[in-house]
Amino acid sequence: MRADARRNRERLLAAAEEVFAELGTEASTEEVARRAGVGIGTVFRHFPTKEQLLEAVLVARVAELADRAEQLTAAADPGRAFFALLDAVVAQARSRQTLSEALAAAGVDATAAAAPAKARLRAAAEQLLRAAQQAGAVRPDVGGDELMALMVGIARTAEQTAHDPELQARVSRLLVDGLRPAQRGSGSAPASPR
Amino acid sequence: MRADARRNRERLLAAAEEVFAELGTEASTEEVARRAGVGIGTVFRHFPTKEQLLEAVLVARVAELADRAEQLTAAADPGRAFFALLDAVVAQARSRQTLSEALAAAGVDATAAAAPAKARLRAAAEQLLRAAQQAGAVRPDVGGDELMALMVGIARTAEQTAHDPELQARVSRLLVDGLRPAQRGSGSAPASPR
Amino acid sequence: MRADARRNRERLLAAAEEVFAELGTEASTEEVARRAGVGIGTVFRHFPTKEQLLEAVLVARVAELADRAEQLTAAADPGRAFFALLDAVVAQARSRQTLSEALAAAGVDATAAAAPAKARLRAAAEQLLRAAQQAGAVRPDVGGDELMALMVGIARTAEQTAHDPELQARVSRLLVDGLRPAQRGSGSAPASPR
Amino acid sequence: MRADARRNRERLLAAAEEVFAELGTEASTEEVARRAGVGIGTVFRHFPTKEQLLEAVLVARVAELADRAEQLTAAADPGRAFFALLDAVVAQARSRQTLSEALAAAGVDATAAAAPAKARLRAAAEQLLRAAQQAGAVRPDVGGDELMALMVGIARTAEQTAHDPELQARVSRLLVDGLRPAQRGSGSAPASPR
DNA sequence: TATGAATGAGTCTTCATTCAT
DNA sequence: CATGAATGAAGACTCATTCAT
Repeated sequence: MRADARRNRERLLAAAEEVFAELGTEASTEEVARRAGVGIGTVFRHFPTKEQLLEAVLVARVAELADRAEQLTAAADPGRAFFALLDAVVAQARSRQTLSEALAAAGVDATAAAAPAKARLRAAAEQLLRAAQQAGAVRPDVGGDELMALMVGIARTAEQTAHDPELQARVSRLLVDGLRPAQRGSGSAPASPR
Repeated sequence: MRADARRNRERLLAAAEEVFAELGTEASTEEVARRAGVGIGTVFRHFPTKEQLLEAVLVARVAELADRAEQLTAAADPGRAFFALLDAVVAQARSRQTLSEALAAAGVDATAAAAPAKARLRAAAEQLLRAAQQAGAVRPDVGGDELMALMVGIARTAEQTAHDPELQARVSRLLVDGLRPAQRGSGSAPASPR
Repeated sequence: MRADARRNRERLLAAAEEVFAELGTEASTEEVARRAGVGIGTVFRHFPTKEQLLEAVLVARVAELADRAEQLTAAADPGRAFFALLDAVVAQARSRQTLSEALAAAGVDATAAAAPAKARLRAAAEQLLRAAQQAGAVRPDVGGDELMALMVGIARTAEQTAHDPELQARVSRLLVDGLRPAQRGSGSAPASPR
Repeated sequence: MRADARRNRERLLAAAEEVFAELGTEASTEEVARRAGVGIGTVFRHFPTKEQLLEAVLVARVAELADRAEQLTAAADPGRAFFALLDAVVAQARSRQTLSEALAAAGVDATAAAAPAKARLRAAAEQLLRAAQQAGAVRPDVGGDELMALMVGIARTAEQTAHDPELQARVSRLLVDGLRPAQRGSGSAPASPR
């Protein structure tokens, strides 16, 4: 029976993510139940409050990103690794509109539920940041707080431009370029060698 | 009585802005009425739909920014003028959380009502951008589309960090620095001389 | 100034009739004002209550019919005159959907305002009825009460079939035929020589 | 739980019929809920729209009449059977003021929901009509369209005179007498031997 | 444990009526 | 007298949450 329950939980989470991404946070709980193929009662058994359901979705988002960050921690090129994390942020935002809300929750809100995932993400991200800075790939005057806030900004902006991938890429590059050291050689060429 | 009506309209707009900033877009029309000190019927006389009320608020926001941009158009130093516009975006976002929604509406939505204000903002912003680029203060590979999207991103991020002005300033600088030309002399110093 | 006021009253009455016929009794007073080209306040100055406005419209309807009935009183052929009144009922119902409500009000309700018009209509109609009965054109076992109720029924039914004039004519004839004497000669032909 | 739901649906339908008959079609949904002893939400769960609730009531009315008509189809005396149907119309109208609106809906509107009941009523009524005509009890120059329209007229008129059963009976007889053949024997006696 | 019917507070919106100009 | 802005009660409808089955 536990297996059944767990499967329902997964289905609900997936459905909720889909629904909230599609219809926004104001979508009804009933719609989530329908999409998950369960009764309304089941939703409330698993997530006693709509808020808790939303929270669970957002936590899942952040956790994915934390996974990715921890994974990148083992990469060879620190600069590449760091910017790959930012790419992941953009990529997630592209597909799911709930990401920025998730990140916002992780960065600002002190929701108990989000805390662990947030902590993991922050730890790994800071590690990537420091390594990249030591390698000279990122400005030295950037700290963890800025990084977290920046990730939110990047995600929000990426969502905003989700309709035009070309534009999205250009804008994301601009935002990210602010992190690079002022000076990367010579020329007057723009600063995105990637 | 026209005077009375106009005053009420102003009051309503102000109250609506305040309420939506404070409680989000989902705040009730009744709350707006209460805050404005008028009956519910008065709100609907002036703005026949909640959507139209919201629209009016957002348009006002964008219009303010457009005013500022047009004003900056006459400034002496093109680089300074351009970045001053971005400062204005941050400043607005600091005080009112509805700005980014307003900008999003202006940049993406094709709301008829927002169109004129949006057009003004874009025209002035592009003029500032081009001048700044010619003066070598901004990367040449940035266009109007990116600029509009970026303004949304800056506003969103600024809102996110509204609780910590220090952090907000640092993050905003990072975002903005992505717009500067890669190269401004020598040193390895970070790129925000301001 | 009195002339002005009277003209406004006429315009309002005309507009109200039009509006109520078109949109039903639930149409808003504001719509009536708009159609009459006056302010809302003016409507309420002339008719302190929506109910009174409606009443006035209905009374006007009944009064017209009473006029017609009184006029027919002077006709040569009593049978013809009587059935001409019923024709007038159908004709009115054809053009204005408010008639049956008006007649209903006149027949059943004891609205003070409707009383005089109702009384006139009834007096004239009964006179026509008695004359027609004496001429052998109408069943003798029909009284004023039945006649008034029947007029309502005819009007209601006529409204119901307003979309199909052909059908309306046939049904009206059926209803009216019930009033003719059972037997007027021989044949098995139906009883509508008209 | 299905049992519970069904019982509530019945209660709602009954309450709605009562309420609409008493207070008219403009009665509030809330009143229906109160009368049925359920919460407002329950009304809207069963009938997602006020219109649908009304429709359901009207359909039920027409269906009852259709039942009666079909039942009469098996009667021995065709004339008696036919006029018994008209009696049923009057009887229903006596107790419930919503009947005529129901019949109107069935006769004129093309509401999808009412269609089946309407079709049944019309089929049975026409069968009764034809049989009565063949038996010489009803004028031959009457068709289904007139019959349906006439039923509406009868119902409307019956409602109008609901306050005075005596008068109602007399008026109904008049209306119905229009359907009898012109010639039913001899005398100058009025034509309602029943 | 899953289900979905029931609940009712809360939302937007309409409209008759009042009243300051 | 006319105007039309203001008012607020009332109505249809939604939705998170509870609970009987």
